[in-house]
Amino acid sequence: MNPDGGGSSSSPPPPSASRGAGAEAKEEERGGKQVVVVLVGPPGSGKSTFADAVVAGSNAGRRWVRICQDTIGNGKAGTKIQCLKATSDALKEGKSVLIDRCNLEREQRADFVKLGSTLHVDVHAVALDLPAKVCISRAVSRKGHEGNLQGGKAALVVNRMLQKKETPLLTEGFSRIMSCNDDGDIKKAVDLYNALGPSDSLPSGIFCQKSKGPVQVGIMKFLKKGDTSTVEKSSGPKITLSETKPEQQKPLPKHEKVEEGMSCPMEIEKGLNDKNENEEHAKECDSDTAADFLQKFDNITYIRLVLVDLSEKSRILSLVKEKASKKSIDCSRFFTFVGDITQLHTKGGLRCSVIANAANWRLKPGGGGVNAAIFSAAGESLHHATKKCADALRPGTSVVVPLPSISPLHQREGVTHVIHVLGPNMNPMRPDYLKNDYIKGSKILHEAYNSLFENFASIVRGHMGKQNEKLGPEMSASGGTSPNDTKMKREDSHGSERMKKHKLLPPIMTVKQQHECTKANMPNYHDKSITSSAAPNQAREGDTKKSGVVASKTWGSWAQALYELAMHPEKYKNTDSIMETSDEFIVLKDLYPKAKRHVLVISRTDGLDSLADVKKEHLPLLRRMHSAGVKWAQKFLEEDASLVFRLGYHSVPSMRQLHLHIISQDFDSTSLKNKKHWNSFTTPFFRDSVDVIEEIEQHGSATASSDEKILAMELRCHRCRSAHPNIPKLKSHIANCKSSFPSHLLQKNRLTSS
DNA sequence: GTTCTAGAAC
DNA sequence: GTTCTAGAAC
Repeated sequence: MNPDGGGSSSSPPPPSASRGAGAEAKEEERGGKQVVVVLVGPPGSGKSTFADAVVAGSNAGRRWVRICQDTIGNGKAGTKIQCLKATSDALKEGKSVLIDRCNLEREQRADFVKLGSTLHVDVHAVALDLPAKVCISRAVSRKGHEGNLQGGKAALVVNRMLQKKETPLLTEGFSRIMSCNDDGDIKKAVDLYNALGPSDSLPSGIFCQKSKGPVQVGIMKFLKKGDTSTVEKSSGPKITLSETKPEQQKPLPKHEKVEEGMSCPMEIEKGLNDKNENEEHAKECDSDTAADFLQKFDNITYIRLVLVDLSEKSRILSLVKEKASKKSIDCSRFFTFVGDITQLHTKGGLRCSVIANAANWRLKPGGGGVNAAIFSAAGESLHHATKKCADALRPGTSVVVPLPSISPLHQREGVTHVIHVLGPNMNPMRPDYLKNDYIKGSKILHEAYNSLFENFASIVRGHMGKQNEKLGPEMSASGGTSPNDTKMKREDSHGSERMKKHKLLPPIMTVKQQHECTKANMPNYHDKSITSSAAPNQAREGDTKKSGVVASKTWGSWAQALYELAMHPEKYKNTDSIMETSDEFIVLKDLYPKAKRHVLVISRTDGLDSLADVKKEHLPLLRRMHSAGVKWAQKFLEEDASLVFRLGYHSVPSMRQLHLHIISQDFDSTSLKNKKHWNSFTTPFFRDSVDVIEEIEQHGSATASSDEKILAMELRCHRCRSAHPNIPKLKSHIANCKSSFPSHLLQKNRLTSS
């Protein structure tokens, strides 16, 4: 029978090379290959159900026993020692064991791993990674729980536990790790173990179940699409770096969200990989540099690295994968992907905004492999854009090329930047030929990856070259980034109409409508009287001049209110909503404040609707808007010193006309009603003004904007990051949460307080 | 039965 | 952006 039970992985079981002859003999004595399955999951994740289902449903002759700490002491709560003893006894009787305890921390499961290894038995981890809110709500509402953990107490416990969760790693000693993200995954995993006969073994390695889940599937969802079932023809391995936008986020307890990712083709190390013994060097370079890189971005930005290869059989891919797991790199932040790097979105379901190209030294489109494929997929515009940035590359260096929005690769796959990178050159026909100096080759390879990651970092965080801590003068240009080129495709709020190809025409008000607005004294956010009768979303012909095609958003009729105010503040001077007016901006009390204090600094520049429109020329304006915001925050602090303010923009605003939010972090407001409200101020969807300014200084555009998918993320406290099942519960939590703010908010004056 | 969310309409 | 409401979740 197939021990993989028709599951999602097609990898054949590896030879049990790690086991000595003695172990095999012991197995024979016991009459099979036993296994210890360590379940990993918080209360409410369904560990007991899982274990019971495996025990009850075993249909292949394997004997299973569930060991549950809650019941081990004659039905009463027991100790870990008792569990270990029971495990040992069961194994000696020839049974396989399911450890039914939370085991969320490495230390908690270490003894079981050790026991397995002492007895020469494989130890698997099955992580039940359901969304926190699912676990919480199940744990809270269950009745008659064996450990009596239910009701309100359960929510607290689950939250506390999830903060400490450590993802199981192969380095801990597990031979196989499987993670399940929804009930479907769990069912599959149960089936897999049920079908496991006494002599069968499951393939070792990490198996992320990536099925489509209901809501918070996040990265796992699109990883699923990387399943080896859609493998294409191989032309050699490649690593690709790309900025990855997952379809949806699954917040992880510690380093929360992953948002920006980069994929790179393995061809960077082409020369080195010609010889098998040098694969070691290559994988070291990949995973070491990746690990360092990810560590730098831990907790700061949602970064992901994706290693791409056309072939599932790639030896490099599996070596890197293995190495990465040993390096304790979070498998959701650095993972391998089988597929075509030029079709990551359309074929692979990955949203990679940045891809790395294993270029040639002349940065020519030709050649073969991934370079030719990327140039061909990206069209002429990549060639032109590349020429603008650099003429040639030295081995070990890389260059960022913003991909013009007319490029098919930009339009179809959402790629905004290509980073050309040149690895070591082992080809005697080329300059800088290294002969057979593989040590030097590895060094250059390392440099190449460093350069690549640095450049990727600069795209994500706007850190080109040296970090500039203050809002000082402009930094030097970043390789000719044109803001228009970096605009992302977006859909309108109904998701029905693709974005227009041209810049939009601001609506023209009819005389009658102007009259109505004046009469009302304030533009009504949802009153269609403000809407132009002249089709507000029509394209303006003359605006296509320079870069031609510009992705832009269509604005609904209700989205015009701020524009109207900014253009004609004098009409609304009688209201007390406008707090300040200047030539450049107005300051307005938000009509539906989401906190005790919530004001908007609205730019008065016509045509500047959102961050996507902001270019270097707007920097002085942005700095002055920021200063005005700080000034108002300070004014509010004089009235209430307990407030804390954050200044920032929405990545994708709902209302047109660029506006900066100044919002107190109490979020104490009846107008804060839903998940979108909450997440728009407490996830990376909210772009701190200081970061936006820095990005534009260094990049010429706001590059790290997050997309609207993030607004559907689960609800987490903005201070302690605990998860909550719904808005009312979240609000009652934040009313009392006294935790300090996450560390990244405490830096760079992202928070303003007294 | 009540609470809460999410999608449509504006 | 908000409001409204069907229907899911409790």
